Amino acid sequence: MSRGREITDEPEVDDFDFPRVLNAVADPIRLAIVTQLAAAPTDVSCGSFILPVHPSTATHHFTALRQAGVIHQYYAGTSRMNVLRRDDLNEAFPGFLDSVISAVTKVSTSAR
Amino acid sequence: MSRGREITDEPEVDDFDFPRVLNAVADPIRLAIVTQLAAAPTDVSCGSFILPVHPSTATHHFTALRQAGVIHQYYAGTSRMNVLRRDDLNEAFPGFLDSVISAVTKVSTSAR
DNA sequence: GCCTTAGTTTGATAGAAATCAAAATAGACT
DNA sequence: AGTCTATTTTGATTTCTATCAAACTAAGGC
Repeated sequence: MSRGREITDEPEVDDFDFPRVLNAVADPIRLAIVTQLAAAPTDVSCGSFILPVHPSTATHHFTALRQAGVIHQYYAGTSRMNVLRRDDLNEAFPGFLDSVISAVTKVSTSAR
Repeated sequence: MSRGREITDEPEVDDFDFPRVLNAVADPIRLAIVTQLAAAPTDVSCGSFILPVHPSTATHHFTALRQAGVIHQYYAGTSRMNVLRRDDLNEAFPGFLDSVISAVTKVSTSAR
């Protein structure tokens, strides 16, 4: 019966909750996930992220991002792949994601 | 000597830290402060905000926003006035504040 | 000078969130 | 079938954060 590999807790665009999205992105680990995802040319597996936390902790952060609607996840074999929901976020909160990404990116770029 | 009424912990634009700003704005009470401040035609005293928390709790939230660089505060008699640092935020993180304000405002506007 | 108003400071408390470790699950490979 | 790899689940712990209450500070007005 239950295969347990379906992911069904991703909200639809109409149900996006801005405070929740804000909260999801505000955590440094999760912000790193978003940033690395935004910079990647392809979908990224959970294990491919460079994160300073235990895998089980990372899972919680991925869950927070997914349930807020920031990322989409799907299985590919034993790996769980991650995709930024750029279009959906832009539709719900125009300009927000872009400003966040550019704000984070700027730091490492302008050596000041 | 010490008058104790000077506010000296407001960061300069160059010292703005994006994760910190994000974190400051991510709290629902603080987001309400930012929203109400953005909508107000003039500077607003701490006591004029409509917040569901004790004044001493509000003080902590104002402090978090101020130290992150989101608001500027100054004394006017017994009142402490608040100002959104729109220009500074826009200089440091272009588009961020605007997208946040419009994202929050949209909710109450479009009755769906 | 005293009382009022506005807000802050200082504790103390409670609830939420992040963290890790260990065990469990599931597909891929041999 | 058995093993390896990738990730999740569960449980325990700890660290943060928000919160309120009470006492304190300072300016304004009488």
